[in-house]
Amino acid sequence: MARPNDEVESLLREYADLLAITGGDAFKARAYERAARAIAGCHDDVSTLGARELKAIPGVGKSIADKIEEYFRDGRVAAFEEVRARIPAGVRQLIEIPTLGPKKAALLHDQLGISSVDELADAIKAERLRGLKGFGPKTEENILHGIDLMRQTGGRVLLDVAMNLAEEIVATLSAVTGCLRCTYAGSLRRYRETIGDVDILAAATDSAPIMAAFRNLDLVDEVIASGEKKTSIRTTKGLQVDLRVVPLEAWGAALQYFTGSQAHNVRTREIAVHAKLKLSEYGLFDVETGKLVVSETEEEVYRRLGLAWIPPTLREDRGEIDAAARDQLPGLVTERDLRGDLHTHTDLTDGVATLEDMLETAAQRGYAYYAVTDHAPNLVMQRMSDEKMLFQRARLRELDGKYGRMRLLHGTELNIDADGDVDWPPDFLEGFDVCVASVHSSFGQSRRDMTRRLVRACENPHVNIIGHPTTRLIGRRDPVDADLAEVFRACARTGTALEVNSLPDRLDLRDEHILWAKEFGVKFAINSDAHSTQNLHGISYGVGTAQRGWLTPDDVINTWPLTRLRKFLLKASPTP
DNA sequence: GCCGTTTTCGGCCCGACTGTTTTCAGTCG
Repeated sequence: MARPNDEVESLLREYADLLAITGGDAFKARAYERAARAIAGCHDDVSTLGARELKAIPGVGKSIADKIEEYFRDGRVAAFEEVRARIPAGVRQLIEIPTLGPKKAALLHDQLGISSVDELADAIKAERLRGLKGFGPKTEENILHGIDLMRQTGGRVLLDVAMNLAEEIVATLSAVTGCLRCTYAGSLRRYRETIGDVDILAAATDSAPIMAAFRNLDLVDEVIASGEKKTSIRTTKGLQVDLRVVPLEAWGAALQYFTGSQAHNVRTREIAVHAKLKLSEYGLFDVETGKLVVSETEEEVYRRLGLAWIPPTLREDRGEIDAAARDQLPGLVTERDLRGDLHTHTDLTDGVATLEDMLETAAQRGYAYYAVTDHAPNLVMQRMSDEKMLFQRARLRELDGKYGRMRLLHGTELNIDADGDVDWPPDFLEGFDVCVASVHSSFGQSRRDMTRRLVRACENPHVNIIGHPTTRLIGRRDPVDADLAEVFRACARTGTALEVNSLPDRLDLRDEHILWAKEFGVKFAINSDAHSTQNLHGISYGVGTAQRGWLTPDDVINTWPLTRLRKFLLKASPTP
């Protein structure tokens, strides 16, 4: 919904990248990045702000405020256009490749005229990089691996990008006269971690006005196909969106059909066939008579197939159909079940919002408790100190009780070092209500070392939650190599929870690993890892991921009442 | 380009890691 802010954010980021590539003042590039982050995390719509309000945003001064105003006035910023004209867009894409930064990208462009990822891949294969200063065989290998990682996600986008787009489209189409219902379906409704294209479903007697509104959306770059029942467009950012309009009577069947997954649909249609029925997007039909049996709601469709209604996040053919047939589907954890958030940051470290702003937003979410867990000193760039941490704790204790019923917990996000040790000695750790511990360095350790490292962290009596356990970044960094079964066993044994991190580029643990860990009796914490107030709402992505891992409220420690949670945090005895 | 309980100038997140180098540049968190 904060689209103008997102536009400005991406514009400022682009300019920062281009400055870095042109090799100008590194601090200037960093200033633009900082401003971009602050604007993304700003809750006001920047397109409505005047110069004075813009400059009140930390990191935004006169120059950037002017450029933002210029952008909303003219639709462009002259200074940005000038740099864009010099650096092809493809060169900027090069720095998206992990291990390839602005300096190397500039060199590749200047020396070899390379201006796209494809050209770079070709150049490496043609051995054109040989002899280029600073490029050896290992660098070539790293770049190729990086390109490979990028291509694995292909044209897919992260969950939040697709969700924001879909919600905007659904809101617009829902307002069209004659639109009886509208929602998103497909992999987005299933909360898959990346989305290839967005599926929107609407119900109406006359589809024409909805189709027209869809084709005329500002974000449409190209109409790929347009008919009475279906229209496909490509957005200006290259994402394909399909809209299907169905009669209201077919809503349930269509929603079931377009939510998928393919494997799930194949199974459900097989069940239909065995019952002499036919399931399509228009309904469930009797094969012999051709008559419609049911179609109005998903519940009816599933029921008629002898199945309980299956939550979309389970529809991956991972046993949900058998469970539904036996009426043994898990009571999945929902966002409403969450009583608190146990991993959040403030501007004391790398968050962009103040402690008070974060608490205010958290309280509005109706939480019963909330932990502030800023970074610990070993992540040197965060410049944490004992004094700062203790000062924050004192402030937090002061504020406790001032946000309705929400109780405040003081925590930290520790760094698990290469040996499995963490930042502070036991007597200092003792003072925290909750400690998250995460890997932030030495990602490339051997399987044996990494396993030992994580297990040692679990064995630390003060470590309550392993943060983003595999440390992957979707499309950017592989998960660490560890014997996860060994880690899960250690978690269960020591009463250490595994995090389901909700940041859309992490979603870590991921669905399959959650399912697996659950078998060991591990408990989980669904956390936002929020660095801004908006991020706090992004916990929905973690909930979706947890659902895909079949988690129930009992599996998730931050659905528990505070007294039960506190007992768990003491690590006095193994998992209750 | 931003910012100021030392400041309107001179700092700015700083250290580890990697690969390419024989002393360092680039990238990352």
